[in-house]
Amino acid sequence: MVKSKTQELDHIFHALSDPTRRSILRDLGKREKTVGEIARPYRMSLAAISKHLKVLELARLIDRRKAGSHQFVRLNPETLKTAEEWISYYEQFWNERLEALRNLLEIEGGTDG
Amino acid sequence: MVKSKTQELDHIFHALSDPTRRSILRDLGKREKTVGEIARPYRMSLAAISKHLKVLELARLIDRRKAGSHQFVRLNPETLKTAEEWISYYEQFWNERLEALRNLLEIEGGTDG
DNA sequence: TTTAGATTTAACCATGTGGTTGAATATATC
DNA sequence: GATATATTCAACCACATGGTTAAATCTAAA
Repeated sequence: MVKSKTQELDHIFHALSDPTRRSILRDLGKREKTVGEIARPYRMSLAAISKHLKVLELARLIDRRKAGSHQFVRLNPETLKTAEEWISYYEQFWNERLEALRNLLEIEGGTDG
Repeated sequence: MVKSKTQELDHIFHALSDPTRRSILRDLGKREKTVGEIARPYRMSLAAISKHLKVLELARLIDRRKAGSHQFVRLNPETLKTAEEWISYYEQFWNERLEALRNLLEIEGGTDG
């Protein structure tokens, strides 16, 4: 079953709302890593990291590649584009409005010392 | 107490992870609105909307302006910049790596039919 | 085929989330 | 002051989240 755009955004933003998960994404920037490697720097259990990876995977922020007994986890930067697009679209939209508002306030408030 | 950058991102992304809250942000793009106005199109209670607004406020995605018995809620687009900056920073970083990876794969896989 | 290593699953726990309803708290108006 | 309107707060509920430990699964290697 294909996720709706809405669900997709739900999952992406939810995945990004946890500092451990953002940290994992940062760690994966350098290169792909195994689950064990990813977990090492953190003080929580491997099972906890495994859960975090599942959340990141549901959001499609990461991909996995099985390699024998272990597996490599790597980023899927395409997905971040989805979030960024949402944000920048609305930001632009809002900034236009905001600018109109600022102009209004300038007229009302004046710049007279 | 001032929020850390990390907590700030936690709150912003968490706020954005709910479809009702994203919808509210969209609605506020047109103009500032009262709580009642915001709530009207939704089928949930006013109290539920009030809670959502609190989440958006904690993330500083909205501001409030008291005006007698009611109050006006408006966007704070500056905050979205924080999220966008995080995303675009890492996206750019990752895309560089990804491009390097793609080049590698091309070399390995070749383009020979 | 046992054994060791890598990872996930299951069961559990405390706390958070998103909703409800009903009472409480302003504030404007009569 | 009494009353209607706008909004929040409190208590509650079902379910999700983020963590734990222990058992299960899969693979590699002895």
